Amino acid sequence: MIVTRFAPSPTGYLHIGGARTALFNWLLARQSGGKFILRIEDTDVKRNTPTAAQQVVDDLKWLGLNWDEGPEVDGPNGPYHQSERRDIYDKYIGQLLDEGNAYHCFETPEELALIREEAAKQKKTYNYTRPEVFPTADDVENARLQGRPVVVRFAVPDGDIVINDVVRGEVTFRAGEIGDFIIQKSDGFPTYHMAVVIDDELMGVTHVIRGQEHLMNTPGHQALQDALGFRRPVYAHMSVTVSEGGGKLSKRERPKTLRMSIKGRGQVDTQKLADVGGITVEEFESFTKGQSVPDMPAIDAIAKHLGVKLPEINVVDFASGGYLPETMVNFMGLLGWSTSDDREIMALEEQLECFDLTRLAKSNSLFDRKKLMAFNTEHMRMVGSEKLLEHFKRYIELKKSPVASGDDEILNRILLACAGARTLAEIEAKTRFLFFADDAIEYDEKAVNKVLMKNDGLGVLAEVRKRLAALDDVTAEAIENILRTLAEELSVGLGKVAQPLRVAICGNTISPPIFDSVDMLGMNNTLKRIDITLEKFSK
RNA sequence: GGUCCCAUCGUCUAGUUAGGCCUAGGACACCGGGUUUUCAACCCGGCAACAGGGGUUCAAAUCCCCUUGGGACUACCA
Repeated sequence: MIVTRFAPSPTGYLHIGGARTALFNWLLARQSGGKFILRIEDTDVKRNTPTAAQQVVDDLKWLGLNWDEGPEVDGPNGPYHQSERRDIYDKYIGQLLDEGNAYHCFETPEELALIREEAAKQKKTYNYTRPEVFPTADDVENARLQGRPVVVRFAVPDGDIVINDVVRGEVTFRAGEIGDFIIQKSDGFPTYHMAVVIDDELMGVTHVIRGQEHLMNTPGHQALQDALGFRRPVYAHMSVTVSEGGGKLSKRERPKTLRMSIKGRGQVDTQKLADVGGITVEEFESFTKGQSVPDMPAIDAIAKHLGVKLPEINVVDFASGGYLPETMVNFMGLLGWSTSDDREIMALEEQLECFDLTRLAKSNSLFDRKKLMAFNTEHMRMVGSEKLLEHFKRYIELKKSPVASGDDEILNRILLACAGARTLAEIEAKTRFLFFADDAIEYDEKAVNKVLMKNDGLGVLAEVRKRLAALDDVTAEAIENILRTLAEELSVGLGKVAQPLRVAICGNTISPPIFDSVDMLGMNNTLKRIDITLEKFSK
């Protein structure tokens, strides 16, 4: 049976790169009736935030990637948080130590940095120099008493290491290229390398699909597996997703974008911006100098205040941008992977059918947001009215939109009237006027000038009002009839009568088809808004 | 700097493992036109690539080498 896993470190929201890794592992397990495990790699006490694991869980759920074992599910191989598996790691580290395959070291980070610098100067690969004789238990005790850090290193065996990768084929690492790496930190926690090898073995993981950034770690992992007598899972190192600016698509891009934007402005009100972000002025200044990065909510708040559009990187960014999970899963699945028959727009079931591990691409790919938009347009059409309503409700809830006060009936009418929209955000933006008070409409200056103040827009609007008021059977058809007739009588295009009306009811020139808009708003509110508009601009 | 990986339209990619079926296919973007009550959507048409240089071969996008370019890693992060 195929067993795969997704093993994020809970340092924040799930980002696109991680989500893609999760997707491929999920796909491989699901298509063969195998098992998909979610494991939280929280061995770095400093970096983990308490809420991050929950965010990752929520994001995976939103994408529809469910797991058979892991948080909230449980199973025979738990616990699924590495921080709760300390005794397991200790046992294996002890074993390596006993067998002479690992040894203690006491250098401080500063001393290590010095050695590293020296190696760089000599243009050589930096490796920790293994001592002739490993420290004894007494040495360890002494070091502790002196207050020196105590870590454990794995004694990497001599000789070339050849790894076999599904994507890259055979990759050879020359003897001596892999140095003795740390497997237990001075705080007693295992490093990633140790924990991942042990857990993959214990949880019966058969296939590991991960990012190319792990390729260089693999020989070390393999040596560890050999020393421990573990099985070797099948490895597939996927190409990296890069962003427009070049380099790996990273969550650091959001703070970076904001920082550049602030710098580009010259003078800014630091006090005000710090307040907006809920951080201190010192923290804010440290951020703009590039010395530190505040929490994500602070970044988001400041960006929103300044009107800076941050690049979408995290799964939640896309949810918040009005993209469908179906789109994300489809699109991410096509980053570094393709079908043999040019199929692109696919439902998840279809992806499941044709997924083939051997078709993973070797070269990096760029995340193209324009293409994502096109995919979303297609999926909005494809998902069906029931699913779309569900997604839309979740979206307006998430955005705390006034549209959220609408009931299913009106929401369904909205969705129908907005057929062809590219994102849920577009639908929300052009229907929120339906939920404003009649006198709370904000008029877009450009729209007013263009359609109301020119070509007797107000006069036409007054005439429209008269005719609408006389209507007793209010339907979209009847409204259409009136407007078309009027346009004909005036020998102008429909736009000349529709646009003033549109601006009157929603304040700008963007809305669902005008007949539907009036119908959904209701005749009373429509007439009221026309009156308010006429009053406001007829001077 | 060191180690490793990669290289087809602007972008995602098919074709490379088994060289001829490739005057290189699809999708997005872009450009032109159509439809139209706004924004979208939709329809039709068009532009556009084998990074460069050497080999091997009757034949190379496909195999080999070099150059160039891009990327990953280089932590007591994962």
